[in-house]
Amino acid sequence: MATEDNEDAGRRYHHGDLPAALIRTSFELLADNGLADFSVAKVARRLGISTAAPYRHYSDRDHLLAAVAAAAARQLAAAVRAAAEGAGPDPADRFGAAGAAYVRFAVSHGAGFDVIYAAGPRGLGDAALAAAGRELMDLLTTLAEDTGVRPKEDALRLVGDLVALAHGYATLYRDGFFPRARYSLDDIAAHAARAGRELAAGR
Amino acid sequence: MATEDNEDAGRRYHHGDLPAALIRTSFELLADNGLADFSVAKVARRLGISTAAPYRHYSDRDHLLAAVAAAAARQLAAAVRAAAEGAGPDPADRFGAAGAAYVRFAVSHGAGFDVIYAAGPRGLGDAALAAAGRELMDLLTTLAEDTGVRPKEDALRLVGDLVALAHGYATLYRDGFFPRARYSLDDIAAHAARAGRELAAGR
DNA sequence: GTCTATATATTGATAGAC
DNA sequence: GTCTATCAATATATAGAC
Repeated sequence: MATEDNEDAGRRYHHGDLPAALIRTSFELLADNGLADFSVAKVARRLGISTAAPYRHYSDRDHLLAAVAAAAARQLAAAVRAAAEGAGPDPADRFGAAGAAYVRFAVSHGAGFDVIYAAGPRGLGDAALAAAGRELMDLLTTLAEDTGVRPKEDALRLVGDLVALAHGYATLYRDGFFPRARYSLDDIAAHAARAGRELAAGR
Repeated sequence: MATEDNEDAGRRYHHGDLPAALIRTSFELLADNGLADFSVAKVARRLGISTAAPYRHYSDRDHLLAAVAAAAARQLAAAVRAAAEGAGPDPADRFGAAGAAYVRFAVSHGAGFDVIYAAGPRGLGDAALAAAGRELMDLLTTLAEDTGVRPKEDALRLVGDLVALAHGYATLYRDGFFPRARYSLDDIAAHAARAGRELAAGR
């Protein structure tokens, strides 16, 4: 008889792995309402646990967000890598595809560089978060260098351009600046891909 | 003997034009802390008035923000227009300068499209705000068309690219993604100008 | 038109029972 | 490890005195 056998209808007591569940549910909350609306209390309510329970596993809000941010950075890097690999052999196409992948991820998960580099969590000096962020930036830098841009300083500028472009498209889309009635997520991802490709090709 | 003759040391009672002072002080608060940290109570405290006073002039938080957003849109349009005019005869240079002006304004005032097109205030259907936002977009569209991009649909795509790029640079800079130690506001404004110029020239 | 005082909600976080 | 109960902040907004 497992611990899950209780027929209490929505009132669960046991969660097997609450730390992991907190990360998952935090992601859901970010996807629905964005970082501005994030709160530990909401996460707890969504999980059906008390508002005190999360603090047994994450000492405060920023530590929870740091764990969420590190997971987001890893997933985002994987999505960018997969998009670049699936975009064919042209380095500019691959670079543009990376931008589109960022837009898709940031819009659908509500978590982009604003979450990954948020001031509060970053101030904690979490090593896992720092490493995940660095890995993501290294990946983008490699994709920029593959387009043939030299010297390294110019490649970094190109990365900055792509990040700004994709982040801008993603946040403005989430905020409703690009009307949902006229633009689908596919549309703005395609915009970001095209513009990123042009930036890479225009050097 | 003017009403200002009272020596109550910081305890003022009279403000001549409180509605205007509320807008001014809201701007200061946005510049310091950004939209996420904005509150009617903080504005009131900064002005040295009670937290109830603002509600005599703006029925709620969103109506105050709508007035602030309309003023921001007008000032931003003026800044963009001035930057474009001061950028010389080349339409691509002028277009890039418009992006740089957006970055400077959004960073130093904490108010860009996120404030101007924020969901709450926009839901009010304020005519002045809608007109100010439209004027700003028309200005950017004209600058895009001046670069020779056709048809109109392509010009609108170019505007979307510039807005996303500039907004991304501005918000990421404010959020600390581009380290202040290595990038000045002038640096990222220059980045936005160059990238905007490249986007315009690359068509 | 501005103030004081208040009602109500939400949050982050803690103490102590179980 | 989770809960109940609670505190201190802070916010939006309103009522009524002046």
